[in-house]
Amino acid sequence: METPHQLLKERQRRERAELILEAAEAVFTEKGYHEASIDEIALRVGVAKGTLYQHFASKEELVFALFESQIETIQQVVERAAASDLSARAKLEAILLHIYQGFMRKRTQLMLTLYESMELRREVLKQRVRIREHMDMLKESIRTILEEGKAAGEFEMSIATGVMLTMFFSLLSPRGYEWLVEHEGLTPQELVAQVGHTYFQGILSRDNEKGKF
Amino acid sequence: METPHQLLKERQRRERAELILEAAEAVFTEKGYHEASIDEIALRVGVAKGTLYQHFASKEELVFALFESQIETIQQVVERAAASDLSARAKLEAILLHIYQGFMRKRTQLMLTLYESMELRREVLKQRVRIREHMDMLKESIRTILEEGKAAGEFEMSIATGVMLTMFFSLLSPRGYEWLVEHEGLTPQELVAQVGHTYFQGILSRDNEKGKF
Amino acid sequence: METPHQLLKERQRRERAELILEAAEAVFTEKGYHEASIDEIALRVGVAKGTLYQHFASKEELVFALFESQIETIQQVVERAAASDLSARAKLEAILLHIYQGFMRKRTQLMLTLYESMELRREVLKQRVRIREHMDMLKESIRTILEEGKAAGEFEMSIATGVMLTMFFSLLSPRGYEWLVEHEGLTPQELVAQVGHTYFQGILSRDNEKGKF
Amino acid sequence: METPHQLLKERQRRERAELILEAAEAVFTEKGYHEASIDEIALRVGVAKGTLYQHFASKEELVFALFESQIETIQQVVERAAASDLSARAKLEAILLHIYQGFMRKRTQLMLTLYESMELRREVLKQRVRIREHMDMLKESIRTILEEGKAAGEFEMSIATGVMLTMFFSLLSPRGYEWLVEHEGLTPQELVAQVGHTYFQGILSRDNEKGKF
DNA sequence: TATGAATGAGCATTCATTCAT
DNA sequence: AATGAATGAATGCTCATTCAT
Repeated sequence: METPHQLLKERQRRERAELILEAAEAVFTEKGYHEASIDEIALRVGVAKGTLYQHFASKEELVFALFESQIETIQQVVERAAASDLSARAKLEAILLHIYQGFMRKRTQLMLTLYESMELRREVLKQRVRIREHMDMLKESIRTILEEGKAAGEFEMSIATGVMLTMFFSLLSPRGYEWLVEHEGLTPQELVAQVGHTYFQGILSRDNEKGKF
Repeated sequence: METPHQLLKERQRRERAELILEAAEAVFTEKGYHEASIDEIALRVGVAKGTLYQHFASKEELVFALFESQIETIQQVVERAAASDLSARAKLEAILLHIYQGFMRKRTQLMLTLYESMELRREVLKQRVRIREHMDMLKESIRTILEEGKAAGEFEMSIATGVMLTMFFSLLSPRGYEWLVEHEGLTPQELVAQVGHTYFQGILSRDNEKGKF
Repeated sequence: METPHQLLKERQRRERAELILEAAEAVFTEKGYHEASIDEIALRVGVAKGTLYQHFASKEELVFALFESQIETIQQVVERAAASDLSARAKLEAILLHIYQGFMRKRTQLMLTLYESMELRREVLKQRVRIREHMDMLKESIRTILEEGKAAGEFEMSIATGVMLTMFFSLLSPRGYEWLVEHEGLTPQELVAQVGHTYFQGILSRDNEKGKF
Repeated sequence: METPHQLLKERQRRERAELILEAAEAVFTEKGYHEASIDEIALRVGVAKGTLYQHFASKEELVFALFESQIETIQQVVERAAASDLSARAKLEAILLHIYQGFMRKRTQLMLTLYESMELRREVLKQRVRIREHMDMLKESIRTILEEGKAAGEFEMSIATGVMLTMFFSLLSPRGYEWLVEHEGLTPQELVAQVGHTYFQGILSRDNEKGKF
């Protein structure tokens, strides 16, 4: 019946969920998964615990939602890069640059922390189909870029794509890079230049070795 | 007087402690820091909780002991490599190879997980002087290898040693490599060859670029 | 808005807290601080342990609450006596009478027991400002009565007020008096009369009153 | 057979027990009953826990032994006073003086603390026949002094001996007196003089001595 | 007889989740 | 829908006591 009213309700609902996620992200960032408490998250949003539970069925669910939104963001970045007509290397560098910049650096760091904490790992995550699908798609997108690079003679054929992929993901983890940016005064751009140099001068095929870098 | 008797006692004590550490390692590996319970560790060793507490004053202490032993092992590997007369690159590859092999891979993975969990990170770890010292020494050993490599014209001067160091540590974290070994059937040797290639073809100075690989 | 509803909630909350305090008082009386268990207190109130902790943050806090309520009660008695226009002696006797009567006797006994147990004594109590203030005020009120008594020529100047005060407090502790009431069939009134006589005039018979002391 | 050898053994045994009691007393004094640990007591004596348990069957037993020895000491003081040909008042003052002096003050304080702590109270103590007998004898000795004082016209007949007795015991508890000695610089002698005056003659000034009571 | 490692019941406290209002 | 009081399972840790050596 009251479609407009229902729409309003629905929008409010989503906004509420969004607020909760933001607070959750903040608290998880500050405290980590186990030290974070539902009480504090609810307190920060300014709603009662019960309300929070009407949006997210459990503490874990909160993390999953955070994961999903984060992965979606990264995926957009990756897809935009993949769709561009840059070289494979330039695509990957564009992705790196995005991840290393301020806001994303924090969020990526958080995801890693959460991933390590929770029983998320192993069993749990496997059963979250949506998240697995997202992650698989992400992996595939990058794998595709890498293989296109190989096909184009840009990357070294003798290195397994799996190795390239894994190493690229390890570059995405801003674990130590965080520290480099803060303590050695490197800008994200310089960081990407140097990290990228290390990664790409390595995987470039020999034909490209004396290349433009 | 009773030295032989005391020695026996002391040895038994150490063996017991070792058993506890092994069980703790297993449980922490399976469950992570927070989900692991002292009860289960004790159960698995086959001793009462009180006994466990006579060897390790707290759950945290258990982790510290695990850390220390692990770091000491790695440090030995690193020092042996550093003391050899190999090239800087060969030294680092030797280290990588050690870490990627079976047992160490598991343990290294565990350390990372524990490190992420626990309030270990921030304050706590800072006060564990022994562990900090070990970690600092470890870092310095590798930094030295890297700088010797630079001085010898082996590595690219224009990449900050800090970046090289951070990237090398990220190579040590067998996060995804685990998966490569298990699912893509790579041997550790192949893995090191390919990962190493990626890392070193990057940091090799241009003079060495067409090198022997 | 919903003030009446909130008020109801608030009243229920206080009633619950009151019930918990009563149960705690009973259990502490029967078992003493250390032997009393939170489990038993909760069981007796008929609530879950968690509920109890929502009202009192710790076992100690329970004791503090008990202390405070008891001290407040005594303080009211003391202030009422101090404000009267009775003689100093009559004021003190009025206080004694209150303390020796049934309910207060039990409670005072409990407070002493709790005070002796717990690390309450040393450091802990010092930091409970509210309780210290109450205790100091109590002491001052009685000291004032004693000094007014001295000034009015009612009490012996040559006895330090501190000694008088300490002895008066030792009279308040119904340690042995409990027993006298129960086993020798003295009424509180008779007890106060005799204790008061001892305190105020000494146990010397009147014939000896001007005696050799 | 080896009587001299057995005697030696026996003497050593007693000395050992004495050392343990001394350590126990020290630890209980510092920490109170519950905070004191058998481990620490054994550590201080320099024997193993097992040895300690060969002398005293339990922590409680340790307290009972301490109690007994303390009561015996007091009883000797009381009996010596009772046997003297002093006036009843002088006998009681002699007892007070003993208790208030240094060493005894500490020990008496300890006994009170232990008495309050333990489940000693109520049931437990009732079943320790030896201790009860000692305490009853002690009580009787003082009761006898008080009644002799009454019979000799020294003390007021109208005050129940039970009240006198209880008040006298409350004087023995050096609870607050401790504080007076330490913070108001009273010597034990002055303290006894003033407390005794209060007990024996009341705090009424001499002008009021024949007063309205 | 002395030892001290092992024991394990006991306990305070936390916190995600539920549900009556 | 929102609330937040109630819940209670879970867990790290202590310490008096025992007992094999």
